[in-house]
Amino acid sequence: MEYLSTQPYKGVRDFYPKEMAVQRYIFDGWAKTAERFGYECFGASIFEPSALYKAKGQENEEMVNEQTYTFTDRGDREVTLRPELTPSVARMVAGKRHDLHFPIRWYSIPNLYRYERPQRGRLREFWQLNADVFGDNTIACDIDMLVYVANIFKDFGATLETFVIRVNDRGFVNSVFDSLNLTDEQKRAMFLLLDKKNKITAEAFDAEAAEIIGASFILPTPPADSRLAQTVQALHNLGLTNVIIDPAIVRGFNYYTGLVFEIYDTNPENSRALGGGGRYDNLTEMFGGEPITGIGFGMGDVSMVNFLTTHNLLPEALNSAATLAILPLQEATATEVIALANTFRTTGITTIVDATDRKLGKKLGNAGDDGVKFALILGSDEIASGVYALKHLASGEQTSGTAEELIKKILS
RNA sequence: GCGACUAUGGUGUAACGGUUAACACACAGGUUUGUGGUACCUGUAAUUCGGGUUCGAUUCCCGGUAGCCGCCCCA
Repeated sequence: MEYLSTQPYKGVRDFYPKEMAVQRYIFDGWAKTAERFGYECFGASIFEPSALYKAKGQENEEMVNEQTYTFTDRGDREVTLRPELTPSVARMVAGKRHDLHFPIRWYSIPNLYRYERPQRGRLREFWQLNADVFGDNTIACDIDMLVYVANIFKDFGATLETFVIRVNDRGFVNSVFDSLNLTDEQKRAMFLLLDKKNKITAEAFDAEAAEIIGASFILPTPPADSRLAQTVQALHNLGLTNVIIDPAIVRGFNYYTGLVFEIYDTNPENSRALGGGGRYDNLTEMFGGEPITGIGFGMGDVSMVNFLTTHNLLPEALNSAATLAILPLQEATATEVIALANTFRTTGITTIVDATDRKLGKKLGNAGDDGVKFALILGSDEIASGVYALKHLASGEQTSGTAEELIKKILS
């Protein structure tokens, strides 16, 4: 017969315990910082009606058709595996708008699906930290969001030299375009051009800009009393000197209307943005009702792993190995073995049993290699006397005592 | 969707248009059936798939697939 491949599906990852430990470390870190800043955890299904993503015009429709996993279910419903969380959040907030006390702060760590060509920092299934504040459009809220973002990195041990937060104000850029009397078409082209400004030469930028607006283009610096300048000043006052204004940050042409920002690794090896977000006027527009303002942010797990690895910020001892391995000899009955294991487990000590008939030496070796701290060899002598030998696998030192004495030793 | 590069045991590598595809690590077993991570022995296990050229292809050519990188896009 023809055997199946052990490869995972294109663009997705298997998480063996070793990788899972890394992922959990990152998710735990994300959750801790979010909750310290007052964000509440929420969740939603990966299934959404395709209409949720197509709602806003032609471009979105094309995006859904070309870059999402979309199918028709048995009830003839068109379903899309969520490519982002924001529409789901907006749906949830709009659905409970009269039950919620604004401003609300929510976070989630969803898995998202995009039908794209995999490359560094981008896969077909990935996880993303999402954090939003709804119903608060103050400058303090903007500043707090960026302080929060910076603290996510600081909490992983990153210094301000390792990452930079580039900020801009789409409202400001829009007002500049308005003062030039640009058409919507020209604005869109200019936003696209700004978005790739950092990737092309200044000459190429000038040439393309001139082609779009029919005149040379100079983007003015936001005045000192502008909201953006004040935001950056406040962040500098708060010690976040790695926040800089960058006219090229526009986040595509989407729902953002005010502050927009992206986080970048200062190491050029990771050129893709680590995350980004911005302020929107009315995310719940498509659901009707009063506008709800807010600010949101997202960052992916793939680029986060790259960042932490590049800057050597992943703890070495990230393993989920048990603390104690009980290695019974053949004369020990299953009941005796498991009863003893449970004695240790009830005190919170992670305990495994290796009752296979492989050689004792192998079992000790494997336990040590796997990072298990202690081994207890269980034979008839021990069962009869109630006194056990406990081996510390890293040092090879062996002590003996009753279960109670050994529990104390392990826990100390 | 477009382009570059790559594809040999589980992993990392080697080799050749021609006999049985080599080595290391890992894994399993043994030397040692109650004490490991050293040593020695043994074992499992590979040329991505399809087509072409050829007496003969793992090697050369074309295509698929996959990986990786870049472009597009990145909601």
